[in-house]
Amino acid sequence: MLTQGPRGTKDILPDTVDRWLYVEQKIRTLCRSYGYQEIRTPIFEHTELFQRGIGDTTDVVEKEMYSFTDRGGRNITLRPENTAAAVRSFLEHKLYAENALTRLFYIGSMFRYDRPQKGRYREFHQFGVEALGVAGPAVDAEIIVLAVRFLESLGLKDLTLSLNSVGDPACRPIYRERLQNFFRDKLNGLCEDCRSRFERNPMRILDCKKESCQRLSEGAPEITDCLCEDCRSHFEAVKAYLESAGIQYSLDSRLVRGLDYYTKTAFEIKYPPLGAQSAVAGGGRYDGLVEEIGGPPTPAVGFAAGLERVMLALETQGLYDPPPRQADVFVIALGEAAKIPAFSLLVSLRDAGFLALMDHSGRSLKAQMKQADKANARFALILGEDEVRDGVVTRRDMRTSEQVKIGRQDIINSLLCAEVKD
RNA sequence: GCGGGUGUGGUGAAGUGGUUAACACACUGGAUUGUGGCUCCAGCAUGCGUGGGUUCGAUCCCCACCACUCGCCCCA
Repeated sequence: MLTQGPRGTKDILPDTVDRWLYVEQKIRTLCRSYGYQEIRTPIFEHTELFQRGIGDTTDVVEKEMYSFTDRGGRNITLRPENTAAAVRSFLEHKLYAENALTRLFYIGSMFRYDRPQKGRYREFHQFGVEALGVAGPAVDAEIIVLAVRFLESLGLKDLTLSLNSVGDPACRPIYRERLQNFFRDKLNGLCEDCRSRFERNPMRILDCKKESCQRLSEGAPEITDCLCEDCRSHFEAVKAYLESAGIQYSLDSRLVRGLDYYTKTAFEIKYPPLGAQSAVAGGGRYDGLVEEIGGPPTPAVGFAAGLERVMLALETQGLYDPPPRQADVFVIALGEAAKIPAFSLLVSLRDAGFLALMDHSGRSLKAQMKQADKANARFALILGEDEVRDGVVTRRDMRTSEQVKIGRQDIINSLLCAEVKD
């Protein structure tokens, strides 16, 4: 128990960190060119924020949150997603006062109590983007292009972008009612889940995987046929913008977002080779959320990408090979008398910016040479009794096996001349 | 939350109700004095996810738990 991390958590070990850094680097440079600025919000928030923001009846809020009461009696929840928190921060610090359009992005851990499986962990990482303050369809398109470019920039191919509009408070209730009317006399044929969805969120019946439900939902009214004029023209414009950017998409009138705050545009990007957890990024417009949380009416769009899934995709596609570990120099000390001079040499090498290693375990020369070899060192610097006595260091070129003795003062210069460093 | 599969050393794995749990890689040491990468030799699980039970005896049979995994669900 003590030597095992909690279920659904994952250590990112040194040999994998490179890949994370690589992806994070891509994110930061991409966001920079789109004018999105990084924001870092707390890992926990008041539980009420998520209840209000995400929606009381969503699975996330109902059964997946890590919630607890702190010592001061506050209801606290580890963030299950970051949109609500970003909006909270946006409001708390009145960022809306600075620009008409606020562009934010974040990278961080999220927490959901869910059954772990490939690509789904209890602590997972998301990269997300939020654009707050502008209602126009160009912002939707900007966000979608950013999401697509992010995945493309990593070399992922065969991504699918699904697009839909889920309406707004003007037209969604009407659609909802039409859907309920459609399903009302079919209720008995629906699965148990769908029967409860009928009341709570009938749109979810449409993407039920059960064949019987699928068959019953044939011929159901489509949301895109029921959009109000505002939503319809918005949707058309988003499509036009995407086409102008050369972004391929497919319309999916059954695409429903799980969180209550979505309005109008909804989209999802899948990477099919991942199997069951193939949704890599998803998002959409959430014009009602800011007000819901207590701010001024503020339209907004955003998306989030699951980084573990991105990592899986990179891994299975062999898209990122970490650079091999390569030391510049490996310092070898032989005998007691050499230890101190060798250590001080090591320090000055590092101070000079070399990647310098040393085996501190006091093993045989042969063993230390093996270490140097394994570390891919360009040079081995050997300090034994003779060298200490003569004030020199033996410099061995690990590629050519050439050896020269060099005065201790001249070592760094000799290495600089040899252009060891990158 | 529901259903299926799996669990042997650092890794990949063979194996059997009964004496010393294969093999490979990795790791450590050595092959004459202070020199790597090849080769050769040796060492390396008192232990077969954890805890119970059955049995004269269990890594191998049963139960529970834990973890991983594949689906469902949910989502990123």
